[in-house]
Amino acid sequence: MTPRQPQTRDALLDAAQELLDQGGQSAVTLREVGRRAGVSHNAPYKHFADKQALLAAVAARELRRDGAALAEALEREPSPERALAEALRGQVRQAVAFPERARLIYGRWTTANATEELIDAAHASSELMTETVRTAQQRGTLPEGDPERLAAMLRAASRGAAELESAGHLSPEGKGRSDAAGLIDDLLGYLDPRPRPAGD
Amino acid sequence: MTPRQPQTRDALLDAAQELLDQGGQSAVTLREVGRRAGVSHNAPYKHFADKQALLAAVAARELRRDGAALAEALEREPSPERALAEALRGQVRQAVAFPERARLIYGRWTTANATEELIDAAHASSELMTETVRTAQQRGTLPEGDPERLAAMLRAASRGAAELESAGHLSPEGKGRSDAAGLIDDLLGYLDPRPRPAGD
DNA sequence: ACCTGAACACCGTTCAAGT
DNA sequence: ACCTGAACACCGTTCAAGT
Repeated sequence: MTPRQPQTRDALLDAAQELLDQGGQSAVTLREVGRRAGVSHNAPYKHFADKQALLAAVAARELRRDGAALAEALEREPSPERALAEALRGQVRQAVAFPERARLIYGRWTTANATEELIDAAHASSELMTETVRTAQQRGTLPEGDPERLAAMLRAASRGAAELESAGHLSPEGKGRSDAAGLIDDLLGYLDPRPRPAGD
Repeated sequence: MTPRQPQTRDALLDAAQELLDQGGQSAVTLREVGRRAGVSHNAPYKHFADKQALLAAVAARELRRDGAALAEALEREPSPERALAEALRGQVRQAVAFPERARLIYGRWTTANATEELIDAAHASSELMTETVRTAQQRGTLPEGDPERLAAMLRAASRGAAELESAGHLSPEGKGRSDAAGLIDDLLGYLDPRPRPAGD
């Protein structure tokens, strides 16, 4: 596990992510992963305990990406509520663009695939989000209440909206034309006690 | 397909649902389904086009169950907002109790498994929900805005919350002790312009 | 109209063996 | 320390055949 020369390991990860994006978890076969990385169907076992561990590594990569996006938004945007909105919108956009990666991140982690790097990445991302919510509450742009719960609610809504859209359950034809990012904007609008500024 | 003697068909559906609940979609093997229904590993193909179609039939059953639950809540509860809260709470509870059924319902429907019965069940359930939201808006217990979008947002939040909880991503230990049903209660509380009645 | 049994091309995983 | 090839027990699906 975790060999010193990470060339093969990275190639395996890239191949796995590509297959995941194209056809979901069932399309990630260790045989095809090996084939694309230019090794035998069996080489992945020298870098990952099993298929679950390989997928967990892909998930951890993606989670760190999400966390970094929020951190970046916080530096770029002057107000925490705008940074939060920006980050949530970005998360939803990313989840709709790569739905299988999102399912991996938010799916069940068995003891088998809950590696330390995955748990750490999830914890860091969740902490930063809660902290941002707390700051926005202090500024009066989010309603009062436990910031951890409010952050969890926002994560749940974002995750659900992205999943509904990418599964095609958001009726794009009706007059209530809705996309996932729009639903999150609606939600933030309902939550902000102040009138929303026009134009975005 | 859809034979006149539904004994085997029902037995196959029951077996598939049981396997789904126990181990997810990958645990639903046609061979084991046949074994439990007392037929050959091949008999399912006389009742369903393929594995996807079998799972779609399980999903349709569950969707009709959800729709019926909302209809029942509407008859039992005097106010639409209470019926809505009741139905959402029930949906979340059901989704947490049987997470794999929920994933089936809200997952992607390929052209292969999007049978008419599945689409109809989804449409009916969604219509009833939108109608209930509209009524609550007229009574002033939900904020204004397109009822279809608001209904979609509530569905997204419920779905996301249930998924987060059943995947174990709702940190049950911290002080922000949150469960999916609680998050939905929080959300409805934020949305109701009136002060919430104490006690439930 | 429904079911069976053999067969095909795939899997994940294990193991002995190579460098 | 990393990789290969054969092998095992599974899959979904197809097909010819039975009643």
